[in-house]
Amino acid sequence: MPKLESQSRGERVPLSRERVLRGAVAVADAGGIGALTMRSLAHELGVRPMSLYYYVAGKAEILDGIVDLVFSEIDLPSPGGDWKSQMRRRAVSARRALRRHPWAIGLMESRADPGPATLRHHDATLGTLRGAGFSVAMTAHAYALLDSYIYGFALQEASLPFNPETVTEATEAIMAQFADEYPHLTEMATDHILQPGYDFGDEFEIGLGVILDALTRSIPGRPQQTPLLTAD
Amino acid sequence: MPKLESQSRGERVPLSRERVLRGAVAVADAGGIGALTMRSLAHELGVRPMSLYYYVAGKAEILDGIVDLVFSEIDLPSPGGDWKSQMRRRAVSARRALRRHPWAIGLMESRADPGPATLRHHDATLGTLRGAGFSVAMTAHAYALLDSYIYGFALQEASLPFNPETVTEATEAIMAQFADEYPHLTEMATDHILQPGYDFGDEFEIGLGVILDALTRSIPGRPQQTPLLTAD
DNA sequence: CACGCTACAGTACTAAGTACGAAAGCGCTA
DNA sequence: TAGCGCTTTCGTACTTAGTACTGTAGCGTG
Repeated sequence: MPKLESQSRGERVPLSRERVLRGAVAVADAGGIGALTMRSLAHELGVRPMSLYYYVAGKAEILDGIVDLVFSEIDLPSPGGDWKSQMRRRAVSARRALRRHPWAIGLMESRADPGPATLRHHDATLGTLRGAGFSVAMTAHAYALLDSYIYGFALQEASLPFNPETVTEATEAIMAQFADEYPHLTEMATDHILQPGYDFGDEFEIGLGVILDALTRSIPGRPQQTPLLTAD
Repeated sequence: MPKLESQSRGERVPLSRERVLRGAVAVADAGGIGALTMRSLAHELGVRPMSLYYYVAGKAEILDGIVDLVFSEIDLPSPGGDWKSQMRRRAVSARRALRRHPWAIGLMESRADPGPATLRHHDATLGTLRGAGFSVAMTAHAYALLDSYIYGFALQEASLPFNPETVTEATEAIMAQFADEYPHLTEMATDHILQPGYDFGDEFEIGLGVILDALTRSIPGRPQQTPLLTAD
């Protein structure tokens, strides 16, 4: 049980909402969201379970809080710069945050009320797109598209059993059995995914580039090729 | 408590793995994944909790099973047809399934082992893309991009508090307070999202169109504009 | 020195997953 | 018909988790 001992020695840091939430993130990172219980969190912080309730109303508030903490780790785009590189930076940063904290992805579905970091993040992103000349409607389209891609990619990455090393041997044997039933899955696995240099994570920037380039076509004032998105 | 009484009258349908899983989907659809407990499921099926364990090893197996059930509701693309319309149909169908069963989105992250419907689905999709002339690498790129978009969109749709009606009044008041702190969020809300005809769900086909068009550019044999994806 | 506020903790209740083993139903044969 | 054994269902009880309610230690202030 190599649980992280957050505090070093004698002088006990007093509890705080901050420490509770950061502790919760640490526990979830270490053992998944299932390992985050009021008891395990209390133990992590060196206190008894009921002490947590002085700082948070209940577990639900902790879940809301740590989702917002994850959002706070994402680089905010700045409205000044080139929108494309700003969006790329934001996307890469968001995906990294969600890879560090995969449990956050599933939480976002169930948690309804956004925290301040979440709101700030959305506001900065919208502001960057609007500032770049996207109409309100186009901004909505672009944002929905980008965030769908980011979250969806993170979701897939989290569910994929592909630790580049772990799986290679295990999967190969299993795949052999299904070769005739799932020929294309088998082809993809043996000819591509199980190849030496393959890393699913590399797909992220590829797809992101496709999306950003496609969005470029729809921005006003840039007479590109056929506009894929007609402002409605 | 208008719980569905699955069986009508006297003759009791015997339990089965099938009935257990379908009952689990019904409970989760009705009350969210949190409402799905071995006890609530047993009640739904008119049996005692421990009876379920004759058909499934535990709750984890139920969760795996219902995720696979959701996959089975998605239209399989057929390798014969036009890849673009096949992919569109699959995507629309998948998003519908995930909107019917929003709890499934978060589950996919934690459930590692895919069921037969899931595998069949992936195989058919890969087959359709390969059959349309995509290289193995391009197929991987396209699939990652499409599925990321689909799952991510479903995830956002599930977490959005936007029931077109419910929110309008409630949000407007709250938004007013944050107007200066989150100006762009406010603009988006008041000028777009809260407008009469707005439905976030409509964004799906827009983004899907962008992605499919962008992918078109990268298919061999179609000398389109600048290839956004270079086969690697 | 007592009052009272802040911070933390103990006890205990409820809900949920499920191990273990018993019992009920049922078809079959002797 | 009685008995056997397999299939299916269930009762009891143990464990873990969230948390309501209450208690108490520490400490600053009048």
